[in-house]
Amino acid sequence: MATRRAALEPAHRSRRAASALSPTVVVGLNAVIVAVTDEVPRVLTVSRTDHALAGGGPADALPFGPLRPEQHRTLERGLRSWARQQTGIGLGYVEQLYTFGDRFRDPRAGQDGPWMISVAYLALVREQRLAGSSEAHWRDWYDYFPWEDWRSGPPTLISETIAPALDDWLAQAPGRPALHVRRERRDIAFGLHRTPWDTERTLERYELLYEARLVREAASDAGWSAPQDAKDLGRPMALDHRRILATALGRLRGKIKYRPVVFELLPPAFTLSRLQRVVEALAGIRLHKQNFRRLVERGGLVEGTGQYDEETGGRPAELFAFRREVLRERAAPGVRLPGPQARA
Amino acid sequence: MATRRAALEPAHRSRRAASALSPTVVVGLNAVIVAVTDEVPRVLTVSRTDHALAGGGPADALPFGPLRPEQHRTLERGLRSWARQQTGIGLGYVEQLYTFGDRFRDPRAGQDGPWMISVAYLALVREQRLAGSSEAHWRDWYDYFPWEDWRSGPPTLISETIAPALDDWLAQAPGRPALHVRRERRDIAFGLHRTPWDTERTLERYELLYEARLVREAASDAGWSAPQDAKDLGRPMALDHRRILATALGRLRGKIKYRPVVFELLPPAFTLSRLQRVVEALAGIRLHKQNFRRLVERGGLVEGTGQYDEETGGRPAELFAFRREVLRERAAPGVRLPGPQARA
DNA sequence: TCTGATATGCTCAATATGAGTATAAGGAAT
DNA sequence: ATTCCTTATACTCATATTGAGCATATCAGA
Repeated sequence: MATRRAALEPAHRSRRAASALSPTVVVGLNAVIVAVTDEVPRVLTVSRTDHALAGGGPADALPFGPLRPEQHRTLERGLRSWARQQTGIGLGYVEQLYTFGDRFRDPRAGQDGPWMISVAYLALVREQRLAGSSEAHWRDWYDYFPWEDWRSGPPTLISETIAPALDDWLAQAPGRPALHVRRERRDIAFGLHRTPWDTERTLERYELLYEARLVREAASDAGWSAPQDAKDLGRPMALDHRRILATALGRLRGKIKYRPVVFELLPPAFTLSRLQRVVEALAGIRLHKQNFRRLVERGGLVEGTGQYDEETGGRPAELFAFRREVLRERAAPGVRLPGPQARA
Repeated sequence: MATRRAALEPAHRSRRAASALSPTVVVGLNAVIVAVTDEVPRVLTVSRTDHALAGGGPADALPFGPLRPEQHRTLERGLRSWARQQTGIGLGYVEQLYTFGDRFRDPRAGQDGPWMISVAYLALVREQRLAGSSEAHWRDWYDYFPWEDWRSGPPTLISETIAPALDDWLAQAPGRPALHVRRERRDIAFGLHRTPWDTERTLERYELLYEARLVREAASDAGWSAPQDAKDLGRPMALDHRRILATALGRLRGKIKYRPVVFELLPPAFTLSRLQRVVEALAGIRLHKQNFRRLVERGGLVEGTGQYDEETGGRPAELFAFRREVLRERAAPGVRLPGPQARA
């Protein structure tokens, strides 16, 4: 499902075969640390010099740490440990995302260096309290995926830039059946031609753009510099980190629907509007307010605290809290999205 | 979420610290290969001598292969390659499951051997055509998890054995708050005390039983031999393979609801009854027949072929086929389960 | 032709959903 | 104080989706 299809020819046939049980493999851990402030979902990045990236300059990277089995009993503990050291943030909710090992090798190690595998984790933290050391930054998630934000309607980026560029990519299909496959992939991924927009297909979309060479990493990986007129959508990242990020976004968008994970991003008490804005920020769409309230309240997911927020600028809003008992009552308690609000 | 909580004390502080980028880590691939024949979901296992397992005899294991980055460009390709060699089966649908690295080390390597990480995959194959070499067997999934099969009502195993045993485990909680946590975990996992049975919480259930030392692996891992009267639920497996299997079952049960993966387990044309029986076998519950038909047919997931199956023993059933166009039409096309049939 | 299977159709009440309209309760401007 | 924004919260109502059955069709075999 989530496999990489683009062509890449790493040439290291020359390496001597490693023993069956001990190939030269290095394992690292990556963390996608997410918070939502105001209306924007943010991800924690660090600066990293990426030799592979065209230009060779520093690029955004996900926090990365080595696996130290002799120090940490579990992968997750290792992750929490260096995440705290590197960023000063204590992680709350953590879940394993995906293990990437398909394409990328550590450029520092050169062509014959060890093969690189990274186990990526998704972490949700409450608000932003960036204390840590170095060059860690919170960045708007949609800087990397501008086509994913539909909160103010279908992005013109898609209709004006992506769709035409994908038409070119279609035209280059090497045959009739390939053309058909490409067309279907494009339509389903980007919601073209009567296909609905599926918020969770973030990885498919990124991979499609990669394959069509519309993101910078595609050029970098293939080792050629992009032509002058090359499209360069969204902010690039080091190595395959944007792919990891796309995976995280899709996973999170899916998960909020059937597990009460949004509350990991909110303080213990919150207004329903705030809850809705956080959900909207993650899902990248606007929701019908009254129905959202009905779904979440009558679904037993939250309960009023009797306290009120006076800062609304309008009628004061009641503060609500996550209702833990829902875990017993419903099988898949999450914020099911009511139909999106009519588009602006 | 899916982290291991049971206590285990591997003692290898004595090992010299590995370099930051190259800890002594060995990476392997595991495959959970699933097929459904008749009414039973099956998983492919091989025999393996497990020194850790009490008794030291051969135990069921999941097919395992080393990672050979110098031979296979992607993890998934490596998996497909050795799976074909080891079992004679060409895998169709493959998806990455989870990366396990928390607890288990290769017993063959002894206490100071390399740390072991395995990337587990879930593969779905059509029917069973076991040609391969050696000691590969198809086994009923529910041999390993007898408490997961609710197709003929709530298993007496739960009410008569598991629930009382978990009561004992509750009683051993080291304090009031711990007691409360344990009680909630038990109720939610096993659907006790007005909590509904959630078919997808397979991993939670297995981990709970492990923690309460009701499965053999718990004793083996801790290095003590179980007392005479110890509970020993379900068929054990080597190392942590049953945990991997529990993960796979939960994932698959969830996935059929929003992605059309069941069809990977069926021939191109099938009767609706057969489709239903496959879904029921996976989900472990019975479904309301007429409503199932309505959901699947009017949901555009399948379409009649005009051909009929005469082998029914009653009125001939029309043969249906998966309707590919549904991928365009609906965002999350899967077999949504209609309410379970009233319990027998 | 009767019985027992299975498949397939149809009904109907109970809920849930999509899309509003209406009212409440604050602050700021006049 | 009155008017006008603004946001929150309450209610309505047509339509769609479910849960649960009953009814009918079409086969094999007694």
